[in-house]
Amino acid sequence: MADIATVQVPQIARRPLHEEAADRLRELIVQGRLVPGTRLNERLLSVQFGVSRTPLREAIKLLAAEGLVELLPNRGAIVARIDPTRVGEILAVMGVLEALAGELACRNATDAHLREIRALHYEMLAMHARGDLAGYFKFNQAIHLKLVKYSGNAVLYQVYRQLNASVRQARYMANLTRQRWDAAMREHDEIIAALDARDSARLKALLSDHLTHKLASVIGALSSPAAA
Amino acid sequence: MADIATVQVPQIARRPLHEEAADRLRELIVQGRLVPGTRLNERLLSVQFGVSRTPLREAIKLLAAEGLVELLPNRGAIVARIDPTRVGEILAVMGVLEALAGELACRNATDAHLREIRALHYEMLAMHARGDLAGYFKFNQAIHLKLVKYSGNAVLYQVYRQLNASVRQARYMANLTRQRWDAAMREHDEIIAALDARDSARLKALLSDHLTHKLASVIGALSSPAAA
DNA sequence: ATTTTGTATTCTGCATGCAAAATTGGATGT
DNA sequence: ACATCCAATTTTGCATGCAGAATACAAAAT
Repeated sequence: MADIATVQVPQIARRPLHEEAADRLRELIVQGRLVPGTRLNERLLSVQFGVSRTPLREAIKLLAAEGLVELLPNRGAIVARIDPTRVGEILAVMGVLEALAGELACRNATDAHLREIRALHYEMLAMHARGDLAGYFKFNQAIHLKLVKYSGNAVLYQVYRQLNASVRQARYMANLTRQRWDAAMREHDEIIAALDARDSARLKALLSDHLTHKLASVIGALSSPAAA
Repeated sequence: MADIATVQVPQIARRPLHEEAADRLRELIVQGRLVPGTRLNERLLSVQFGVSRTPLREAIKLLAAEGLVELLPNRGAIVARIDPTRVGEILAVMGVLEALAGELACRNATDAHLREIRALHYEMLAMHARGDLAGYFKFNQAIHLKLVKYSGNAVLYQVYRQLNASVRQARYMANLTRQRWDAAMREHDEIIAALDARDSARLKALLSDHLTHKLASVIGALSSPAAA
């Protein structure tokens, strides 16, 4: 008979309610189901989530620290409004983070990781060919996130994800023109090539440019009021 | 008589308790008065701060999001322990953030801002001449923070400050040798010169190197057990 | 002597209650 | 018609209460 200490059993999951609430609320915001500016009514949300106000309030404070909601003293919280200036600032920061990620990924990512990214790349190209914008965004996001993840720097990944969440809705407004979309695809081709070659200097430059272009595209979309 | 609407008066401070508590607790941690690993007893802290447990708990959740404390399910929170690997990751990220900050500061900082940084630089040199390590750290921190602030990118500043807080205790262990200290001063001279010349490419490179050296120094201090 | 088991105590996590601030809706006055 | 004011209602912010989990500690067993 096996010693009890050597038997491998999965831990019993015990998630705090405030964590669960934070995740649910974050999803609602990031997915855009809660429009920026919306007041977060504590009582309403607490009954919808089936928890009391206390853990919900803790979750709101957490999302405030992440920048997804804005706290108004004595007036609760609202879903953070996307300020074009701020979006630009975030993308600028994400740009250098991705450049660093690319550099590190060239050094640290395994061949399996690179294959996975390449697979996602082809999936994305398929979406582009079909003109499936939603599908394209999904794989595009996945590629960038995986790249940062495979940099091997956990802090980098965490900061990047957080910033990304803050601008995710705004990103959907970018790449509006077919022209820009096609150009982005060509950029991605080059990015994948540099990554496969583990050419960190080139990858770094490409990622910087890629984000700069995206920034310009998003800013353009946000400043023009035709973003409906 | 002036119109009441045009009279500028300072707002009566009405800060939420959870915010005040978070700031106080953050200070205690960043200043190192709460040693990493210390359990944060809710009842104890709440009576010390003179608030109830509710706002205190909210503050703890906030600091957890910032990475200053670690949440242990059903066992409360402890002051985050400094993991050398993590410190290295944070410094790597701070490196590219500072490089970006330098680039932006060359473009966006006013002459007054540059003069202020130069003044701090000389204050720091004075501390170095006196061998006043604590004073040196203070001004060194101030210089780097101001540089990032004057980049004009608020997001960059916020992220940088947060990361900086997480490693502030660890930083005190760096620059241990006189040799490294002297070298850092020479690097700072060059940084100031590049900034005054608004030579963004050069500043970017200098800041990158500076942080890389600091990283090596901190890692060395942390990995050797003589860090007492 | 060391490990195990049972029990008392402490502490966290969450729900709820209450006072103060903010919002709402309508009445009043211009 | 529009703005202003005021009471009624809602909502937030905070304190407190309570159940259950974790910890500490002592007694029992190996």
